Amino acid sequence: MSGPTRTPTMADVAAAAGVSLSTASLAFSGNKPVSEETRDRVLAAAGALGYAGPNPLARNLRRGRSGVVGVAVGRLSTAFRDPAALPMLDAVSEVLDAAGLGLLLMPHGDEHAGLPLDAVIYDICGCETWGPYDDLVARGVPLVVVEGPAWAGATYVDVEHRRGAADVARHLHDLGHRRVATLTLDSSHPQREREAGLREVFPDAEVIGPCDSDLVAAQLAVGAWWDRGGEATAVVCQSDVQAAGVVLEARRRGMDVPADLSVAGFDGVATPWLDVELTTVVQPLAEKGRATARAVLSRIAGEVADDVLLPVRMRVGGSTGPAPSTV
Amino acid sequence: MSGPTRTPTMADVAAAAGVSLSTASLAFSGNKPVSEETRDRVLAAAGALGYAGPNPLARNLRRGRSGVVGVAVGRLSTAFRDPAALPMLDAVSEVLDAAGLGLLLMPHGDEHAGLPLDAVIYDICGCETWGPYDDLVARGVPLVVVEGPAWAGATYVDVEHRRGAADVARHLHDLGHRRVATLTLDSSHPQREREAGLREVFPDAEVIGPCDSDLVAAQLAVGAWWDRGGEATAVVCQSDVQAAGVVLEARRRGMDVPADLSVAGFDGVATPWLDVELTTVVQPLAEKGRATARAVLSRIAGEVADDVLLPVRMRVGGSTGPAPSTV
DNA sequence: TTGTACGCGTTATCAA
DNA sequence: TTGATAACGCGTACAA
Repeated sequence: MSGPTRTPTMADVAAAAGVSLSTASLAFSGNKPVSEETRDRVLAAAGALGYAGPNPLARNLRRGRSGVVGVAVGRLSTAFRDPAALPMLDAVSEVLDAAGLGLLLMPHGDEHAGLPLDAVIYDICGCETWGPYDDLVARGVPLVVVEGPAWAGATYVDVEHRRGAADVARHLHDLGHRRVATLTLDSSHPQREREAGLREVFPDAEVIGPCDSDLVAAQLAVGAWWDRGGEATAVVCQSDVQAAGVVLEARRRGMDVPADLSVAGFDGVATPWLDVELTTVVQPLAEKGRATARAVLSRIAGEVADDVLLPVRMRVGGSTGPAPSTV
Repeated sequence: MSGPTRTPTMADVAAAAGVSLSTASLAFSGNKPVSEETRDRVLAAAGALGYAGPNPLARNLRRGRSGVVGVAVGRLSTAFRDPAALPMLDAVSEVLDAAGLGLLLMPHGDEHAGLPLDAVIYDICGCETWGPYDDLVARGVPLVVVEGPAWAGATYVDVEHRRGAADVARHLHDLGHRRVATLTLDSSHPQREREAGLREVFPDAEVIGPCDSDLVAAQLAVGAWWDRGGEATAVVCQSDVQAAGVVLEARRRGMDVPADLSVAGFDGVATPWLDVELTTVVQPLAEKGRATARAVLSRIAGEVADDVLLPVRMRVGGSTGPAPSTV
């Protein structure tokens, strides 16, 4: 019948409906009133031609927006393995979706140059330098940094790491602990803040060593430390996953938690496979996500967005108890 | 000094460099030869003006591509909680990144209309209907379905669910089990296939009930079943997470695994917090991701992509053993 | 090797 | 309420 049919454009629809291009556009966008009858004609023509609506690429060029927000995470498999990351990103996504924005993953290592992003969320603790940064600045793409390094021009969303860590430290001190060791993360803003909080109470706390927020990694790290003679009545961890690893390894070595060893975590995520509730610092993860998304929306709208500092709350569980009489 | 400076365009750069627009374009893209000296002049002018390179929005309109691939997952917090999802998406992302494509999350419920996507990956088992489907078809956006419903025009990536389930069933039968129950997922393609595999060997296997791939959900489901008198010498689960829940709940009730109860999982993911290695069906998760990404690239290139069926391998662990003499 | 001119498919401004 | 026309910023035949 017909020739090699190109995919129809709005101009085709307008022609078929016997209206002008601009009228057709208004019929679809509703940005200005169009008579009922005209709109029906346009939509009917669209249906007949199999027109699927305005081409997003062209619309984006006109609007100067892509509708996409990038989120820089580390390697996906490690970023999302952290149970604290999920409620946060979930909340980000929910707020952005409601605003019609999509969330694009930017795994570390790939520069993602050439993708039009309306804004970028940087949510990788532990990396103080980041390839795409200069390019984003040059392009004027708003940047929202979560618990990250202090970069010029970015909006910050942070958590009271230091206070949370200090609360835990005081809790342990109140329980009589004097010899406290800590499992750390790689150097990063949260790690530095938390260590500072810990040292407000235990200036000489021993560092067991850095390890990923990973159960097995924590087991290995604390196990190796004990093997080389490490001693403490309490171990302060930087995540609940780490803390779970320490609990399991302590038990494997015949220690009782919390009788022989107190263990504290961070985050306040669920560890249903552990039969003891961890003493931890509960972060408002969903609110962190919402605050981040709100900052993104403000920045995209061209407003100035205030930095955010979110409160934490210590939750005392069964993984900490009075210090044993002898070490 | 200068007025309200717009962000510079390539035309500004060309003018500043004293060359034509097309020459400037070539200097940036390198699609046709440009004399060394001219290119230097162009790049110098770009630097002087603070030009950050061709506008991706305009480039996309020209090319008819957005460089973005959508991936439909369920709610993020549940989709990524499944440890089997991560290695898969990680591999997808790796291959797509290498091709210069970004990955956009499409949580369920949001239609993401108006976002220009070059292709979409559908990776939600359990949903047989999906809002955006019609729109994607109308737009001619390639669709790659992972373990999902059979939709017209889509490319499929699937796993030998049925064979894996049958292998586990035969393994249990060989161990003498005759009374086998199964914890299921919500009705979905994988669930139906696996149940069929199970019933090849145990036609009368009792269904404990559907539950999410979640540790606590599995504990509750199997616990309730036992409470109402359920009996079996082996429980076949649809994920390792479910299986871990069954193991923990069995122990909580004083049963020994595998002496009193054999438990089998699916996926082949790590469960380091469990002190027994699960008998399970190992999926090639990374390969599933790569195959999916390859299918996406083929479809974007306009080629026909063959459907893919990935092999599985049963791994016998310590969670299954000979059936106890009496039930 | 460089320049000219047009088109990609919309939305927005302005007049009618 | 509708229509003509100009951007949006860039690629790319085609000509020089």
